[in-house]
Amino acid sequence: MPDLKIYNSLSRKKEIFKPIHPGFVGIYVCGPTVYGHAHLGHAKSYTSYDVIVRFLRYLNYKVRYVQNITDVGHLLGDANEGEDRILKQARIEKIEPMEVVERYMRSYFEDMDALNVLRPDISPRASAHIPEQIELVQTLLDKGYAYEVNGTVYFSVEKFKDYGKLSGRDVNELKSGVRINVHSDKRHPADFALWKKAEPEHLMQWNSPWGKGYPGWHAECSVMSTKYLGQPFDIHGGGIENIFPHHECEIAQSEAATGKEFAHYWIHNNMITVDGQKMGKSLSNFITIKDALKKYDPMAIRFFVLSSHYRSPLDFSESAREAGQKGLERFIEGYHRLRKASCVNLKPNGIYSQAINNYKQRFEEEMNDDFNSPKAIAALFDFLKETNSALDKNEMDQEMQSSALKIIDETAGNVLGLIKPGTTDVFGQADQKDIQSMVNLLIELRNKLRSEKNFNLADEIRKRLLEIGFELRDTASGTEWKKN
RNA sequence: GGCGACGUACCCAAGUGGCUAAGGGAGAGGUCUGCAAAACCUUUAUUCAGCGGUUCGAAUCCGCUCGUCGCCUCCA
Repeated sequence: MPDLKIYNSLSRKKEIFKPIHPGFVGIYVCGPTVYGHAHLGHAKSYTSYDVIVRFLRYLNYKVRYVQNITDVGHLLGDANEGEDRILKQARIEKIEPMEVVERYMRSYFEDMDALNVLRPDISPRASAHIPEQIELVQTLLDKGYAYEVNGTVYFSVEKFKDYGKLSGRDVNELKSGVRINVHSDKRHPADFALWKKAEPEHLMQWNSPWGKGYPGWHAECSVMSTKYLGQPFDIHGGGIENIFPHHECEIAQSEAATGKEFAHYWIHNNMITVDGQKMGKSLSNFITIKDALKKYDPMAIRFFVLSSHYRSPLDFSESAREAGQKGLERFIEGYHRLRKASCVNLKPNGIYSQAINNYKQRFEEEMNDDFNSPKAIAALFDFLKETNSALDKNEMDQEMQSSALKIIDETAGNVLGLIKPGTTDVFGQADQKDIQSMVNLLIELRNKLRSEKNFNLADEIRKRLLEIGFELRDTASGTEWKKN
């Protein structure tokens, strides 16, 4: 099998992946701040990393996947005067901050489960790692990379020579950046808070050597990644919009504190736009996953996301989404056809055996090339065509059938996650509403027969329905039914 | 203003130096079929925003122009 290549944001090119410990991969991905329901952007991001982790496992790596839950420290608006977003939500909902966190964390996992996104191995919470964060801040102070002003500790970007290496920014140029407000306490405008002094009314605060306060924006990721994965670790992932300042600051803190490299490979996924506009929490154009799931099949959302590359932006529009839905249905239909086919009385053809191998090889090549899911899906569809064709011509024997099923389960199922475990046949699914309309339809047809005096068939319908548990009663006001 | 990405058929979307420019959706024609559906076959970009340049050879590299978007403030 060819080598796995990953586009590394640090070097800005594809690199051959070499794990630090052969056979093992440690991956950390920036998780959500849980103060609201997850939206389609989260769906793209975490579906992408889900497939990355699934593929690493397909390659037989033993993967430890850590994704944090941010439940403290992120501020709205200006870094120094902004309000903690979780506190703000707590005030709006009139509940405890930790209730906000619980509520939306559960909501997040619920949505991810629906999208068939596997849970991370560890979901550490920022608020549960305050001592470690304090320790990091203290180390940086001791080593001279940080300074304290009135209960708040800042990281000095000028002390860390590599600051800007990920985002391609220059510390001196940042100084004159028009949108950075110079705050009087900071020695350099790009300096960022490691620890923030809390006002007495601030609901989330902890004791520290610098008084009561709470950790800065970036500390949690530095601390929790290295706590569970060591330093350096293999892969750090996150949204492209976090390259600066978040990831830049993570690198600065961690590398300054230990003198060691932080993470080998940086993976950044691109964003979802809605009708060409970025979908953001601060903009009010975002579509929550819960809303989307009311209208769309979760697997179709997943398929839609995977039909573009993780590093490409993806525009969500009704027509694009619908095309994805149709494409997924085509795949699922073909998959079930293969599963149900009875491959007997046949004239097997070796060409199809070859097609199975070709597909497996192509799938692996495409995924090895920086997790190219669109190309992997293209290979899947080509294979599907060959499968349908072989079934049409009755050229598939049971051995081919079972190996074809196995490879589809491993690739489209286990890696792309397009076959939800326990998926029932597409032709057998119905919910309560569907059953109701179906019984009503039978009643309507039966009444038509009655009006045509075709009582034999009308009675048979009533009898057969009763046998499967639906009792009909003809009343003056029409036919009623109940489920026995 | 600084940094960066992108512009490929009717729509979505791969391809980033060289075999016929993937795949999905939509459209058209056909096979099959009582009728549908599904499936299969054929078909829809001599051309990759535009203009120059490098090269034996470019959608792919370089320059400029136009357009779209992201980051520089929390954001997946």
